Amino acid sequence: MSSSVAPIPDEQNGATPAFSPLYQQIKGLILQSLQQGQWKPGEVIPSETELAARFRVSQGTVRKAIDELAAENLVMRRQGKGTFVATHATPQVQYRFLKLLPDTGNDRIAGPAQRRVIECRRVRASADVARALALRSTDAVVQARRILSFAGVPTILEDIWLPGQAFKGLSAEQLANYPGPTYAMFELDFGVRMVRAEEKIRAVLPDAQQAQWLQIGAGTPLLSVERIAYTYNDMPMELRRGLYRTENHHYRNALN
Amino acid sequence: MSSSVAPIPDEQNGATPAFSPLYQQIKGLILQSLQQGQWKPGEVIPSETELAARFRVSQGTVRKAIDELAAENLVMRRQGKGTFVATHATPQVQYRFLKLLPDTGNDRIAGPAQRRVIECRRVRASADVARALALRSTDAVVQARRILSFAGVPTILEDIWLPGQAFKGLSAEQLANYPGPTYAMFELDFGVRMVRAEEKIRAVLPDAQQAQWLQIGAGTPLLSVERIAYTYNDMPMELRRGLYRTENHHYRNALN
DNA sequence: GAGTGGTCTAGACCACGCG
DNA sequence: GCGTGGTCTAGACCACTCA
Repeated sequence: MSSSVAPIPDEQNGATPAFSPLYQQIKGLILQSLQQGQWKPGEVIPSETELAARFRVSQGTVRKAIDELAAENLVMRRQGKGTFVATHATPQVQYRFLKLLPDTGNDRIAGPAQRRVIECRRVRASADVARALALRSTDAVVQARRILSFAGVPTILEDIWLPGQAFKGLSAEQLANYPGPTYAMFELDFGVRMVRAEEKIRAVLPDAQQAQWLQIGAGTPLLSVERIAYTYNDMPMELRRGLYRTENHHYRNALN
Repeated sequence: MSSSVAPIPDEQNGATPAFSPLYQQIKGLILQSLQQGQWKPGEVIPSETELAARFRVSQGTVRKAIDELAAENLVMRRQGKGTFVATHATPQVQYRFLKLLPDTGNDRIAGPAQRRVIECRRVRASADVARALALRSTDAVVQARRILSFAGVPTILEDIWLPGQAFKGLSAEQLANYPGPTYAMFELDFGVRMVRAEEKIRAVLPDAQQAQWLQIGAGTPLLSVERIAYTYNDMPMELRRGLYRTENHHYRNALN
């Protein structure tokens, strides 16, 4: 079928313009719908046959597009039911960005912790925060600081910066008491879905205040984890600086 | 086609035995050939059509099998040339298990470091080493310790344990002077290909000796990185304990 | 131009979930 | 029993590599 999916002519192009396979174009279109919130996190997207008809391509082509989206965790397939927009609320992938695990315990997550929010306010972005979030230095950001405790032991101290624009009205209450992953709360209350993240990890010593918050000695080494989380389109939407106690936990990473 | 790929009957099975799709079986067969070293790292494997004929399935089915192997980095496809057994010697994926990067510098690797081997000898496996490598406590292991320096600065101190059986004759000289990734040397000289790895990361303080080797003060926090590397079949083949200086480097991790 | 992987199609049938 | 994703096939054509 010589189809015609809007943007790229795809055939008879004078200048060999990089050549984008059909399924990539379809993927782009689906991605667009996801970005625009046409289908919300947790909802089904149209079936493969439906999409194939809509885009006037074969089901196999749509399939390959969705395969890639699934591989990137943007979408989840469930046989017999349909394909769903991925969400951090899904039990199986809750806290998938949290790599800190207890040393003991077969596996599975440090999970829902006790959260104590120390502060949460609107401020102007400092230079480095602005750079990380691709904002101007004068833009407003929400800055929060909280402590996560596991089994009563304060284990993570983290500072969070979010673009003020998208997170108007975020409260300490939400950060502390939302039942479930914070990223799920972001999806539900602000329509912001974190899609991937990058972390830079270092070993550091706490300053006096940090040591107090984490109830440790000044000489206790900590993991410093700086995370930038991205929404669709590689847009940075969160900067997070965490200090992790690792006497009884470790950061687990799988290399493939 | 009602094909017959050796092991699983695949059809008319009385007891609904988990059901393994054809392409998974094909994948298993290819995997077996890889394990047995029928095709060596860096070599081409037979073409898709050739494999399809050999296994009496369609090319699409072979394709899907190889797709998965490629996704797991066991194999590398190159259009127009063929499909190649992955190797740590490939420039683009060299040092892909080394996640420590310099803070400055656009990206790219800490790369080929200066390596100084402090020791390399055969010993009996201690209890924890034996457990990590799935050996008996009495089995021989090769134990090595070395320092990696970047731009003259000693940055990584690492202890390595390898099953004595598979690594008979490994010398300090090889560990120090092999031009290229150590894992490439393992492939070439011992026929052992590391396929994936898991790391547990903590923040620690060095003891006196470690501080001396890394030329740092006793209070300098370090990243402790414990890695278990696996060959085919999830067989653990290396235990590595690294201490990373992170004043000017960081451990980078991508979360998807 | 021959050979390899990459894309695309159309159609058949299977496994799963649910009413 | 129907609709969904999952598997499998066969065949056509495209893009890349190399002799």
